[in-house]
Amino acid sequence: MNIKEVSERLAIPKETLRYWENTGLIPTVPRNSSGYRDYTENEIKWALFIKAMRKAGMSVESLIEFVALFHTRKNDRVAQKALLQEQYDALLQQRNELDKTISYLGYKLDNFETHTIPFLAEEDYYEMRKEKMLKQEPAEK
Amino acid sequence: MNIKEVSERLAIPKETLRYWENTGLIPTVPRNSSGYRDYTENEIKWALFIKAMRKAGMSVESLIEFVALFHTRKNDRVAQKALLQEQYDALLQQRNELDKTISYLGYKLDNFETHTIPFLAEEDYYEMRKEKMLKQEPAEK
DNA sequence: TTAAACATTCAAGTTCACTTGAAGGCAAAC
DNA sequence: GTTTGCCTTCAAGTGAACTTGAATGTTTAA
Repeated sequence: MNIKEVSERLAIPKETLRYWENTGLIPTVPRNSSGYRDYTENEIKWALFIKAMRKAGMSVESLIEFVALFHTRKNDRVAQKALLQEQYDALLQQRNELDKTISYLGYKLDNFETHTIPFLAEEDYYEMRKEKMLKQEPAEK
Repeated sequence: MNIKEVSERLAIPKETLRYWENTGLIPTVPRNSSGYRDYTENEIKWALFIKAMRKAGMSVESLIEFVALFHTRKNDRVAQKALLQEQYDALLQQRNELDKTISYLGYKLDNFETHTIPFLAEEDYYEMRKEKMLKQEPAEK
């Protein structure tokens, strides 16, 4: 599959696909007789994965590290799974942070009428946390 | 309170506090007789709020807009609340996206042993979505 | 009273993650 | 057979969000 098709199917700019390949986020894509990229399922899968992780806020740098390590562990499925688990845990951590902010804003919203300007007090933040005490749901898989 | 204390209490670099003030993320901080910043509760609250929203992924640009609009609505609590609600909804939307990726990776992790390399297939993504069909929880406040 | 440790502004520099431009080769269409 | 549109590499440019540097002023401690 050439770069245009891949770009359209995955909704990733061609330029970004090339950039990701150059920086090691995606394995080197095989070229056809005229030197054009000819994507296989493998590279497409990686592109999809990278897209998802980037959208979730993972930095390019840490993804490069992950991909490199993952490839050096080609014959160690256990190690690979551990690496994947690490990424997963990082996402859960991020959701925890996000949930805290959501609760914070939700609290301010619920009590908006009864509050005086200015609407955001440091005390409110602690007050909110006392009330809902970080209902740390273990984040279903 | 001077900039050093605020910086330490909120864990925000002094330079960033000045930058946020210059770009309109934080109201202009009053100065003492020698021109030094003397923070009041108001600016500290805003800094806390901005910190939380930045951490949640809100862009500086959209926060500048929000802050400006919020201030022009000083006497319209209803409009202010609506603005706040907008920010809240954006956070919920972000959590939805994050949850999708978490489910995606969680699925890959659960089925890791039974999968052949490479581990991420486009089909898997759809398969996963069929299975758990976007359990669109309305995100409790 | 002078050095250290703060503060100020404003401009310039840095980092990240792309994005664009230049120069050129290949391929299908007229 | 040449124009049109796609592809290639590599270097340079961009935008966002800070971060650092330079020049200068003020407060505190020795």
